[in-house]
Amino acid sequence: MAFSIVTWNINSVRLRLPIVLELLETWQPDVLCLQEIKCPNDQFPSAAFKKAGYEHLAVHGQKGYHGVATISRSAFTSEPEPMSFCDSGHTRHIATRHKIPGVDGTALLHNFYVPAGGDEANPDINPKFKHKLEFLNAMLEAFTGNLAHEKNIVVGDLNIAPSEHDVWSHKQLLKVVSHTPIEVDLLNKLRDDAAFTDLVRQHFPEPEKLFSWWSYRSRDWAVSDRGRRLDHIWSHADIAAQLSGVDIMRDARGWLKPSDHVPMRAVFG
DNA sequence: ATGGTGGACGCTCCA
Repeated sequence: MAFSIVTWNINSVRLRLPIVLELLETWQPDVLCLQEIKCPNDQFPSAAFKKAGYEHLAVHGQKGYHGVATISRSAFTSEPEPMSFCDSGHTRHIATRHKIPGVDGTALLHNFYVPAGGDEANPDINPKFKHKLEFLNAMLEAFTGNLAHEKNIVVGDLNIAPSEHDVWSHKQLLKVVSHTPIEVDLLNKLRDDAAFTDLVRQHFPEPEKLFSWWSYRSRDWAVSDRGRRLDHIWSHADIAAQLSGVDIMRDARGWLKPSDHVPMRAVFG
């Protein structure tokens, strides 16, 4: 009895509702985690998701920017949990609790939209990059502190491509925010200190190139293939032991009116 | 070295 979780930065859930419903039809995941829904809670298209069989919704949105939502076919095993990660009022996180077949107890599923960080990789002159580092440090503190006893799953747009095999050109992106050593080191420290397994790399080991995002600002994304792996699925070891598959839906980048990110799923059991 | 595109919002910000 498999259980699957999908994560997708949708870049406006209202504009792209048709392709989200298409994805649900194709993959029929148990849980879908969306980032950049770009709408307040009361404008989230809840009715369409309920009609599609996803009756349990945890929406944390705001007007115009950011926003995350986790939707599920089965009930959460407790109320969705709001937490603050130094996000200065931004809606960048929601946690929901789930029973996963084969895993003792419950899993706490964290849906994240980490700040992109602006253009300049210097926290002294760029407040957006400073915010990104503070957000990651708050995640480090939480997952090595009060959340350390939980069976955590972290999914979402972490806005960092950590490995040289997670970008089209390591050398050309070393000074580009998303792949600079300061943020990569911090993300790797978070993963290691909090004992997370990178499930996507567990399934597709290095040195295979993996991308989940391609910029809108290129003539032909598929030909130039200048992608980055900005989206991630991590978990506690007990949950990683149940992983049976990972898929990255690269084709979705070529759909009509696509998001610049593609959906990614982990299957357990 | 530069600028390229896209979404929300409302005379501009963010990615």
